[in-house]
Amino acid sequence: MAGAPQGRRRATSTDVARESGVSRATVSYVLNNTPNKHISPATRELVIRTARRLGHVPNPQARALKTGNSNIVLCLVPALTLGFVFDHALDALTRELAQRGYVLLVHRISDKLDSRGVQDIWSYLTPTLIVTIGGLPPSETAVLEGHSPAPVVSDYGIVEHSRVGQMQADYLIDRGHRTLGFVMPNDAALRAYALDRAAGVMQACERASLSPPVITVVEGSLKSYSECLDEFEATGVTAACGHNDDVALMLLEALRARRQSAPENLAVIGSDDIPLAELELTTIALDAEVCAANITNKVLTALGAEVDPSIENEMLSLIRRTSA
Amino acid sequence: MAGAPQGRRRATSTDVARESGVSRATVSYVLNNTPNKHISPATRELVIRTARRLGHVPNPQARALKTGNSNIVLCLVPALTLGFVFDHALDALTRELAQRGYVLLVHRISDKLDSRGVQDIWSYLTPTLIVTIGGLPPSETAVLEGHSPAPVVSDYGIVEHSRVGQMQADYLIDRGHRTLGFVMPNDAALRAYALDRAAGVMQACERASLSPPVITVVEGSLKSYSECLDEFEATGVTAACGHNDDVALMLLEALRARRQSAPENLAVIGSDDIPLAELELTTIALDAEVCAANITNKVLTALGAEVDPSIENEMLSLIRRTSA
DNA sequence: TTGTACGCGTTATCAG
DNA sequence: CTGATAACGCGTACAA
Repeated sequence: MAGAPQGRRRATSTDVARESGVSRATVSYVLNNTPNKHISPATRELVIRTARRLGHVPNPQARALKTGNSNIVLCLVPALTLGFVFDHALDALTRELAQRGYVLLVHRISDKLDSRGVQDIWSYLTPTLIVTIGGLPPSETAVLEGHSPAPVVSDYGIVEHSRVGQMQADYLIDRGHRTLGFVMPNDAALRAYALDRAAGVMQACERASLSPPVITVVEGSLKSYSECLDEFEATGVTAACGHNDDVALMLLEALRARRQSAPENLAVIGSDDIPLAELELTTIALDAEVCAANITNKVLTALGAEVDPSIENEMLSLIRRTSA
Repeated sequence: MAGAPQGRRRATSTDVARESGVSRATVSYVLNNTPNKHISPATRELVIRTARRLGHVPNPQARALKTGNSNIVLCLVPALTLGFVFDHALDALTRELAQRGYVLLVHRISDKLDSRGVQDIWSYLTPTLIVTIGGLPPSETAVLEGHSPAPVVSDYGIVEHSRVGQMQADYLIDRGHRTLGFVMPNDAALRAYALDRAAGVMQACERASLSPPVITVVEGSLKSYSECLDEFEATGVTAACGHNDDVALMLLEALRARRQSAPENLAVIGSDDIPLAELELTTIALDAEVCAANITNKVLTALGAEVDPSIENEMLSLIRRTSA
């Protein structure tokens, strides 16, 4: 039963000053440990005690107004749920930033007309840094690049999505397949990545002098996947790359539904190595730790913070199971 | 190639005033359409044009400092990924709030020691309202209830988790099962819900005069699920409730791995009705729309906004498929 | 250690 | 009726 504790008035630095019998300046110096300002241990102690007693927390907007820095890192995403790899990365980012005095706030931004778009954010918030994850709609990105009041960092390039597609395709080609398919989910939040991965598959096919892959878009329903299988059958596709493991698993389910199986009727390969993939899905594992470290480093660097340079940079690896 | 547009100086209302040859007050009156302040159409037009020309966006912290309202709704979550039902709810919330002049910001809060806890937020942000989703760690909740500077709304009670458990169990009992199991993931972010659902299963068993369910905690690996199956076998469990569909599906995989199947060797029921469940998993569907509408209404009410009263309140339904 | 100006937008009061 | 002056909210930092 979460009660409804109404907004109690916050104790201001003026309150602390009055209660301690000192000036506001002194309070500020003490609480910020301002260097070159020698305050007597006695008053220092007194101020700290009263501040604690009153539960004083400096008003963030007053501070930001004066210093010009909100210590807020705003993360813009196309969907709140981007899969466990990014989830992990955002966790790490939240922690690392907290250790350095920043707070990570996530805001969902969409193409929908009823959301007023990126620029609107600036009338609510003045972030120190903006980081975009998952790729924004092109229109929003343009606005961001042109008019952002804060530096912008994106996850673009951290995961080489096209190489994911290449690895998937290379493996399948290596196993003797000559006509590949690529299945991408009809999800706006994943479109940017999906296109990169599809491009990777295409390149691999080209390099192997094969005809381009059959690319299909599926909805979340089994029916949609079944139609996808129909198309693959009609076009002679013998091996399919799923944009991610979820897609690949649904494909396996659809196969099973028509009493077929992988890899006999269709070889299937996914990407991400989610837990459900463990049993049979061949996939390209994405090392969540490494991915997280890379994003974190990029953000910290942009903030001018010290960074741990020992980053592993290989985060992709093939995991062979039975589905392909 | 997201460039790194460095923070350009924002045009202030003073800039607009100077450029227009009027006072800051006038600028404010015009831009806010302040009632009872009659400004000549000429200057009004002039001010608006210069503001637009300079790209003026009022400094949010200055405004918040003065008005005491940031128009920020802060959503505290135990994990960024809470499943597609909550994801949908947060989407809806983001939209509805945007329409009413608020912005929804999500912040992850954890039990980990290296995050400094909820109270820390208040030194970065002064939200108008705080909404907690997914259940916070008890320690954090206590702090929140005791010292929150803003009203707090939680999703507690929106989804009757214990009833989910009850519905799962009732169905299985109705199908003749006498010894039930409950499988919960070892995920801090889901613990609160999982315990509620387990309690529901327990109650159902009690009402049917059955012995209490065997409750197991699993990790993400197939091995862990396999151990869970061992325990069920040892204790005579014939039907298992998964905390959610992911868990239930992993259980099905684990069964399959030992060449067994549901419901013959073990009846399995899940909850949420995610896409992958469509093929065979019997489950308790959670209506995402209804769930979203309920949360949204609760938040809007707390903000004193008008609310659409026509809310469906039944959001749970049994979906029978082959696994149980 | 303290007085005080400043950052920026809002708003009550006041003059033309 | 139109618009300006000035104080305020709160923390920071320079001059004294």
